[in-house]
Amino acid sequence: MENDSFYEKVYWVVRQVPAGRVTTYGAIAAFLGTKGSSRVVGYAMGASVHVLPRVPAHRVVNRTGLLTGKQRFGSPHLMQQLLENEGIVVEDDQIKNFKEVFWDPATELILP
DNA sequence: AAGCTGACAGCAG
DNA sequence: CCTGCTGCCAGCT
Repeated sequence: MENDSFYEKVYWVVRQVPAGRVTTYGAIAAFLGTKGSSRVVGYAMGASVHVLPRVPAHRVVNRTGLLTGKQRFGSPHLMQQLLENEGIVVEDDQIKNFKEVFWDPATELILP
């Protein structure tokens, strides 16, 4: 993974997020060792639309469980639709049972 | 080569 | 309790 950029690392982690679960920018940043780069994680997600295979960016939200990047999905409600389609309860761009569906890579991710 | 930008997070007022 | 300001790191112009 050393030939991959920081973005690629972020994309890899996001792809490991199972359906019906979500994670946060800070959790990914901390997992990669750079806790302060949570903003970079967000920026990486913004660029994820240009990346193949497609990254399930809708499973990444901020620490409050708010769908901050929904605007980047083309339709303002597409991100919410995708999450609800996976069984996640979303109300007014806010994940309700956020604590239950939260998926922490540092504790639940199993490295190959 | 230098500065600006950004789907955040945390602490202070 | 809610609103605002600062710190942070990698990419891009």
